[in-house]
Amino acid sequence: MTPNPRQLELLDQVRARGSVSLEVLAASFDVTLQTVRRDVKLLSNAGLLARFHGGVRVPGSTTENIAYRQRQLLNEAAKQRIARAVAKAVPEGCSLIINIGTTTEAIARELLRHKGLRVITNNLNVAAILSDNTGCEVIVAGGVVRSRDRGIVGEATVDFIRQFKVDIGLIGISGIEADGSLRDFDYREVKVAQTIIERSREVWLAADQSKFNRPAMVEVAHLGQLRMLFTDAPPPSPFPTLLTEAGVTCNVAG
Amino acid sequence: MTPNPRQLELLDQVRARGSVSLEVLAASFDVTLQTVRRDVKLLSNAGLLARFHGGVRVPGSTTENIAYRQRQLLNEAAKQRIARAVAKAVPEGCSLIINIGTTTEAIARELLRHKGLRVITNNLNVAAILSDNTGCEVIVAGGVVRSRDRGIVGEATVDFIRQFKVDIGLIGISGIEADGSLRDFDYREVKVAQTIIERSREVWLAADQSKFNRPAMVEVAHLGQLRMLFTDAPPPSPFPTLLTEAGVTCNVAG
DNA sequence: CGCAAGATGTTCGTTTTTGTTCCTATTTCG
DNA sequence: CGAAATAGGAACAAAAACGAACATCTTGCG
Repeated sequence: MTPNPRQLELLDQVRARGSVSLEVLAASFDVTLQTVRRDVKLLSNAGLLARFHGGVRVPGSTTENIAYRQRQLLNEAAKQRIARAVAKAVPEGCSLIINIGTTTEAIARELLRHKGLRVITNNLNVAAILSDNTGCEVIVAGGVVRSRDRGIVGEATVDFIRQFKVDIGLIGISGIEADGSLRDFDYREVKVAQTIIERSREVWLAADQSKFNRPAMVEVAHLGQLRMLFTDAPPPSPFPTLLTEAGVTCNVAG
Repeated sequence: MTPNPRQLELLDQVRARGSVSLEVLAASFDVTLQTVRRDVKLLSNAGLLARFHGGVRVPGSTTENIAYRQRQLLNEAAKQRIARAVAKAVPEGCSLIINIGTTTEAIARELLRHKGLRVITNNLNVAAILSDNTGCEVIVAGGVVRSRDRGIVGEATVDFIRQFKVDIGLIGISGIEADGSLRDFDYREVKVAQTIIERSREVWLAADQSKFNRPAMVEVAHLGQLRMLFTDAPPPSPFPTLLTEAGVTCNVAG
């Protein structure tokens, strides 16, 4: 099929808005509904759009989203094993800073039974999860909420965290490179992570195996600044050597 | 099955809140209960939702929170009506402070389609809800999280909010007494509410009818400090007179 | 110019969705 | 347990959307 310019524009509009009614499309191109129907029929037959009564939307959305959620769940098994190991190592009654990341959220869930914790976090999800633990004082850092993952970032967040000094800093990370550098994507998040490291008496990193050798833009810290590393499979070379040299205890959950 | 956008949105709402009453869903889409029932039947047959008498919830996860959530559902229809009226009155692109309360959470949900808002809040739930609106900058106040309702309170919170000055302060309240005083239970929350009022060019109160003549310990403010009052039924005597004297516009949603 | 092909507009009967009404089922209290 | 209140569902009517058939317009070409 060879779509005409109007049909291409139609595709754009649908993709931009997720879903559009035929009426709106007809008005927007100043053609009749029947014409839009014909376009839409072509495009949906070609699998480029999905129809519903009254309009069209981008194809897939229902079943795909579910698949995505389930895929997320699959990987969660490893995260949960790591989280369990971390939670087991966290003593009752200590103070923590927990930063952004799905692994740290899993850790929060595992900490629900701990008593007497004081937790500072820049992760809205972690705060929400741990607020259900009445034996736990949760302090959320102020700042701008990032919609992607409900992390709180920015200058105000850094300032807020600087007020504290805690026993353990629990951080997640986007990638660990072979030179031992810990890296992340978002500059503002990195600033926060560095502040957390600075304000923690010891730093623990939670990272599943996919993080090793995964490149990321901004350097957060170096393996040497860690006290412990929690992961779900033995790290590939050259990490075992690096970890030993840096004096990092590696805890493989499995 | 080919779900239409309303059904997809319905799924989102249920997933966002865990469970929702059919009444609320009907109001939120402005369709009849029968239509919602038909949608819900489809979605639950497809295994995407689970039904219970009066509403729906996400499939799978059982027990626990349900009792609590269902209790929350009771008054929710009125709250949603109020929330809609408030959202309608909030212009796009303005700045807001939103404080603690289930009514303010309902308002946040109704603001999901607004564009260009800047919202500061000391309510973790409001922050989480509005963080889904990519056209909205959400700033969460730092401080101690209260487990009861995920509100953020305390001295740090007050200091944080004091940095800002916004167009509209949206507050909820525990009780309005016959002398025109707005009252609440938690002293620390009152401090925050007062700061919000102080840092807002105008203050709107959202309060369902049960709040009139309901006593509460700590005085937050006085009717005279309000610009608008949103409620779900005409206030009982002597409030109409008080409101007129104070120059407060009363918006009865229904 | 005349004509054919393709695209678009019009009309109208059919299908789908939604609202309404009324009755049945479930829950809640006394 | 039984009655009142609330929720659910079937049946029908109204409204909205669909698509086929045909009319009209545009465009390209001999």
